[in-house]
Amino acid sequence: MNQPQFEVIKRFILKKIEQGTWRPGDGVPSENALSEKFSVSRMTARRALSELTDSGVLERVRGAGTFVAEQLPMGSFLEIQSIAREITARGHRHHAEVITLESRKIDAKIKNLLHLDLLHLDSAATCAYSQVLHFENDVPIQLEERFINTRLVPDYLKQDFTQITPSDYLSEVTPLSEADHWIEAVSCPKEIHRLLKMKQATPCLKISRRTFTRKQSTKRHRTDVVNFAVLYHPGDRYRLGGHLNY
Amino acid sequence: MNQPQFEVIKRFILKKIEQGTWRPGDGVPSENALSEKFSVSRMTARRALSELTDSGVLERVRGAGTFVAEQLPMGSFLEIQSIAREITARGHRHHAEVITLESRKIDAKIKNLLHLDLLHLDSAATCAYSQVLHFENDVPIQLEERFINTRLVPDYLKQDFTQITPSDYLSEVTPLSEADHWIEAVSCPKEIHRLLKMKQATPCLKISRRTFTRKQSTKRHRTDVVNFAVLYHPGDRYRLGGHLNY
DNA sequence: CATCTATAGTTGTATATACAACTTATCTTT
DNA sequence: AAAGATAAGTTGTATATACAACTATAGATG
Repeated sequence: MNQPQFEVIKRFILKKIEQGTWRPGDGVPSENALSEKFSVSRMTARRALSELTDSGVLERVRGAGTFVAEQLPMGSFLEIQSIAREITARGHRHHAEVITLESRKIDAKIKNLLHLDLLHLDSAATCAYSQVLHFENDVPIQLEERFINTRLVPDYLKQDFTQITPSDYLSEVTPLSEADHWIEAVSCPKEIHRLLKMKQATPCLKISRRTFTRKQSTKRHRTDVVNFAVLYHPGDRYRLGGHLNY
Repeated sequence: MNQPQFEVIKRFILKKIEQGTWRPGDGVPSENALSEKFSVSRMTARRALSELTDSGVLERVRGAGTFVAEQLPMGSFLEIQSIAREITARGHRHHAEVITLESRKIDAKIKNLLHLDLLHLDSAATCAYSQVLHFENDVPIQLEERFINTRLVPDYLKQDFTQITPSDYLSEVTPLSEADHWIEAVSCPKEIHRLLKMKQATPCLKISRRTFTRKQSTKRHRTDVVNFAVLYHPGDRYRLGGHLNY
């Protein structure tokens, strides 16, 4: 019986919703009503309502009241994390090989993705480029291709990516960031087929991701692209998994 | 200048972390220290620290202090949502065709995925089965295959899924749930190729998802599987996109 | 009838206080 | 030196209070 009071109130509310007694759009008791019902202070009742609001179960309108959220999301979240962490979390062995690590001229497409066309019009624009192959128990599982904004990460080409993954290095150098990614099924180029030791015509799971720095300014939400990554996985050896509790 | 005090403190802390002044693992000022520095009550300073903890930026240890979180996640989240919502959000037209809607015997594989082998040993086990084809501007974009636990959703077969999507119907019937999903790149069966009007040998993005009800019990986390869904998308016409701010 | 006005109710922010639970370092005792 | 007790500091929970900001309703006014 050593549960905090606000947890008791949260469970009470969740139960009503799960039972269908309170349906989406319905109003739930106000802070004052709950504080009286449970004989707690208003701040304690408030905490229960606030936490359920943060987790998306309730919605609050100042002056009006608190309501059961409309779309208890059928859509769900999938976490995309570092391949090294993913492999070691499965209890397997991870190692990486560096295929390419060089400075490169960038074409129009990459230029656009890195947002370099907007501000910095240096005609001889280059970026750092890396190709790293990741193994799970000596089986190739991911080919990682990255285009890095060298203005923001000048020392990228000096790293040894058999010791630290590019992902981990970047998260060290640029602590807080924002991301943007998309997933496709493609039949990938022959070179990648070869590196991943894939059978001919096997589909390929392709994850593309851009990472931004977050420079907070008072007015606008200005961001700079740090890197653009493309991850290729053999369709018969890899799947992207996730789990979430609402 | 009408920002709440706790927001000012949050920005102050985030700035220190973004500048690298406070690095992962470092301690940040205590509630008392902050309340003195900003001339606010301890509860107000506490709110700033608590909200940053909730969002994963800080970690708190009772009795010890508050620290900058270790892994500011390089892994990120991808939202998977209803195809209908996704299409209308793009400003396009969505409609659906029901290919199959029937009761089916279930084989061992599905039985296992629906957790029906554990408790309910009725030998003639059946489930509801549906195949619905979704169109974006009259182009087929997703084939949705579902296996439904009829014990939990008895009226599934009576619905008209050209009017309401199975996803929306299920979220109405089972308000709060838990999900579990994985994504693969496959070359899919001929029948699905045909329905999606795909060119031969085009890769296919396959999303599998199980949805559970959450029956809260005091001791164990008991769940029942409501449905198992498999979503097929033509690799050259569909990509799964997401965005998240940390 | 339409419009404006007051009012009660609700959420948002903030303070001051109290005690409980836990950690860490210091001091005391053995 | 090792073990145990003490104290100071920190986070967690909870109360009581106050005022601000906003909503919706009922009532008064034109």
